[in-house]
Amino acid sequence: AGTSGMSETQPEILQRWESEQAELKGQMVDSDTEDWQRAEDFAGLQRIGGVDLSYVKGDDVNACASLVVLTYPDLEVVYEDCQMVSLNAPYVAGFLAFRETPFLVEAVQRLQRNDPELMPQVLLVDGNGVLHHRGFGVACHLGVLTNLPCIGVAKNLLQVDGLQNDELHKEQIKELQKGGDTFPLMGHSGKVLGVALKSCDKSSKPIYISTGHRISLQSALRLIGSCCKYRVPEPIRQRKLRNQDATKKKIKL
DNA sequence: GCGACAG
DNA sequence: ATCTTGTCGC
Repeated sequence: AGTSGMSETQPEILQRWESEQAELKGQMVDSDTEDWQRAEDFAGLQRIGGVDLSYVKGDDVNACASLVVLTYPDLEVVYEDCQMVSLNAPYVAGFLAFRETPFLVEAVQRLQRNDPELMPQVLLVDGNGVLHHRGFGVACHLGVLTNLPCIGVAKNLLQVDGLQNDELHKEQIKELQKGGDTFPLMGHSGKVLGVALKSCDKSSKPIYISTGHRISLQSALRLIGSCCKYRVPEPIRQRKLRNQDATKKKIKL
């Protein structure tokens, strides 16, 4: 037992993070909780948000946190917020939420203060939801903290519960014919953790969708499918474009 | 030593 | 995540 109350060792930090994830996981809801989620045409859905951080190569401290809100179904940007922040947690696979979530929550709170009428009814998050080592990725984490419906959208497969980016997986990808085609991601546990989605006709590489909070996988998939002009869903793509632009401008000052 | 590794 | 050049296609 160490006597150092000041500095935590790396294993101690990961252990603390794990227990925090377990605690928050108890509050996660992985099914539809809003009326619009059940409507065939998402009637009542008016605003979709996208959040993420943009990093600077060679800089472990500075990043830009951004939140973008688009109208639905027109997908026009009605709100954007970019804020430079100071990172205070490293990137560890499986613990992405501890690096990014604090700043994303702040962005949502800023919106609540300044333009509450623009609060999105669902949030798209870079990264995974329940498709995660302990079934609680960044999309679940942010969902519980903000109580907003959240969807995890990852561009790479997180190999968990027996899921692998192996030859079989690559074969399944090749069988995807056109935009909207999917195949389920079932782990060894037998549970469907998410779906691989060919998000547009042109992309050969799928995106990986999983439930974050207060939405079902079926609704999440339908929604993502309806806002993909390109491979990356429009709310996240717009967020990325604006975020990178802001990061470059601000880093030069 | 080798493979894995959301962002 | 981020860096880079050209190349191919519409």
